[in-house]
Amino acid sequence: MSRTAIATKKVTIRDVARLAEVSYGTVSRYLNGNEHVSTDAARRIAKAIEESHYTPNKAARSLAQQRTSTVAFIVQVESIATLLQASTAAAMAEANQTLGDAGYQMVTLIANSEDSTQRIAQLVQSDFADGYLLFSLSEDDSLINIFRTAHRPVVLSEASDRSTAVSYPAVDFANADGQCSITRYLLDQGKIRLAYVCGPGYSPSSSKRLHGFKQAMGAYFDDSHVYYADDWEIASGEMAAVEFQPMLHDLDGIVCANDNIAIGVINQLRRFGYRVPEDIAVTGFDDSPIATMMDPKLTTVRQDSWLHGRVMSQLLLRMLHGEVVDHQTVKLLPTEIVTRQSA
Amino acid sequence: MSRTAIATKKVTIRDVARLAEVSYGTVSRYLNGNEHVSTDAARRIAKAIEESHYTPNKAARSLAQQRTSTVAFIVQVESIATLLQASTAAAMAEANQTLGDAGYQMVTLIANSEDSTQRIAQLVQSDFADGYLLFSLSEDDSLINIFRTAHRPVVLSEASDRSTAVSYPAVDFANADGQCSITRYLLDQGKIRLAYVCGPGYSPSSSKRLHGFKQAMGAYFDDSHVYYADDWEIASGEMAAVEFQPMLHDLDGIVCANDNIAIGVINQLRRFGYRVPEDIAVTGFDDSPIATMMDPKLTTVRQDSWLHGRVMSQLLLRMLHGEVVDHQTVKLLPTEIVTRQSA
DNA sequence: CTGTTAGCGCGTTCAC
DNA sequence: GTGAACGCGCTAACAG
Repeated sequence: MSRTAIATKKVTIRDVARLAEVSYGTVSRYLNGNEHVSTDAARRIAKAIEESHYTPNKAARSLAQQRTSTVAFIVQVESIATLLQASTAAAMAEANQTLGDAGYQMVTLIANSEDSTQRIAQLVQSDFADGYLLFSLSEDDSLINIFRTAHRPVVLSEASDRSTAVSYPAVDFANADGQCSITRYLLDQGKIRLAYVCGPGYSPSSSKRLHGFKQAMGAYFDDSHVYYADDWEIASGEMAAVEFQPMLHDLDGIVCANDNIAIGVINQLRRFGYRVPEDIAVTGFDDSPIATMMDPKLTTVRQDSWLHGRVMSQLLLRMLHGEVVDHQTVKLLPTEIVTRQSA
Repeated sequence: MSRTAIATKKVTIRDVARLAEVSYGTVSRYLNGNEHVSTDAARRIAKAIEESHYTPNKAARSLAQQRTSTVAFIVQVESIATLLQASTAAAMAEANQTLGDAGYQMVTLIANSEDSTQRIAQLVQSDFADGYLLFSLSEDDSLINIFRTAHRPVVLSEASDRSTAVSYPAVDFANADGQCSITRYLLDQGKIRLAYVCGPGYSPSSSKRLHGFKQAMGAYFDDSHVYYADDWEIASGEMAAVEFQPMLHDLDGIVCANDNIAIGVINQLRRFGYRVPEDIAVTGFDDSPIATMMDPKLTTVRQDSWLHGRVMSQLLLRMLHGEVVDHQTVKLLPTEIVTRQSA
């Protein structure tokens, strides 16, 4: 009972004022770094805060200054399992970190159903966050429109190719460049008879990567050598290899839209009796953790997902600080080819 | 300009009241499901809300009713990379989902430094969330104490072995049971000369798993056959195998504290020329995604991380609904041994 | 059943 | 430099 007054009730700004013998208006000024506070008062207030263990109430502060110090990270995925992918998790973690260091809390919202999308739209309308990070793996427009009425900054995780009514600044990887580079890497080795396994059609990244491949192939490009997968998973890679079977003996390599697909392709190729990379070279995209766990280790295009999350939030932070950023702004993050064993 | 009144200014509850021709107190009652609203008024209010696109302001509501409809998921990790682990990511995703369905937003807080821990403590004091999920992979007490003054429900992700001053309900896996079972599985095959690779000492799960191993081994347990790793990573498994090298030819199997370590052990064993499982059987723990990607596929103890996140949040939700839960409550989630190729 | 009113805790003019 | 008062948008308790 001799402990420092077991504060059973909430201590408010008034309590602090009383303790410091000033009006609570002064305390408020002190808290918000206003110039007009005598050093003497400041000292007393600091002491009072210390003693009373005062912490400003977040809701009240939000209400008064119309800011929440919260940023929403909205992930749009078909399956919630996507959140386990290293690229998503890394971007989320780093965004969280960056925003946290800047004094913002990050709330993660998952849009994977009608219901959840509806809930999120409601939330956005209720002004519960100061800004939004839209991490979308599909190009579904339903979500992008909920920000129209909330006049708050938004940053997208992918550059949209088609021009929608509304647009926001985006941070994306140089997908085309990456795929182009790794294709050239194969070509330079004389492996010119190449096939391509494309990612799902709904994904912008998917088409950009295909575009990079086309670019590198130039006149050699042959659409009959492209398999269009329905998703980014291993199984799709296996199906692709099956599809390619008739022409396999005429192929020098297979360029894949991502690592998972590449793994599937390699697995199936092996079952068909082909050696990788001796008979057929295979490349991936992402440089996900499994790329180095495979045998052979994957030659792939590396993209830094941590960087993705960081740059997205840095851009958002600048907007939150009042900087005006053109809606059309697109920051392209570099990719890098990592040569290992599979090609 | 003929559009439905381009609402440039925030529409408040008063606007709705005016439109519906009732006092805003009535609108508030309507919004909060209060009985005492005539069906006629209700209809008019509903219409007004519809037309005005009204959405209650979250901060104001939080301030008035002293609830935020927010839950904080606090992850305590040494390295932020831990967030990439499937078990962590899955628990987070499922908790998010479960809480979201119940109308709560989940904000993720990462405690990985002095600074961040300090920030989080501040936040908790500022009453910014209604409840807390503490997902801790270490048994650092610094965080557990920040909830003392915030009189809000807390659920832990691990049962603490040592009795701390404060304690909260916890949801954990039957770690000991799992490791005990899989060890018995080996013993039953006549593989009785077993070594153990233990996880890092700071982790309760780590010691619980070791305990399960001891339990199964009974009198056969020999501490010189235990390697104590510093972390949960692949490299530690490799080091363990190196350490065990002199006794390898006398071993039937190696039980590992988790999948990563098991993979490291297998890799190193191969380099030494041992076949798995023919010469030496190896088991993991977690059943992480890589367990099936390895060759040989890992025989391991499966734990459902999604379930972990779900049960934790369900428990928290019940507490948020007013149910009183004993601080000492520990819900143990079942584990299951999955036999594949490595043992 | 409904209108009125007093807070919730804090920011922000204003005079002084 | 400082205090008083009002407002943020909404809830809840109280009359009526």
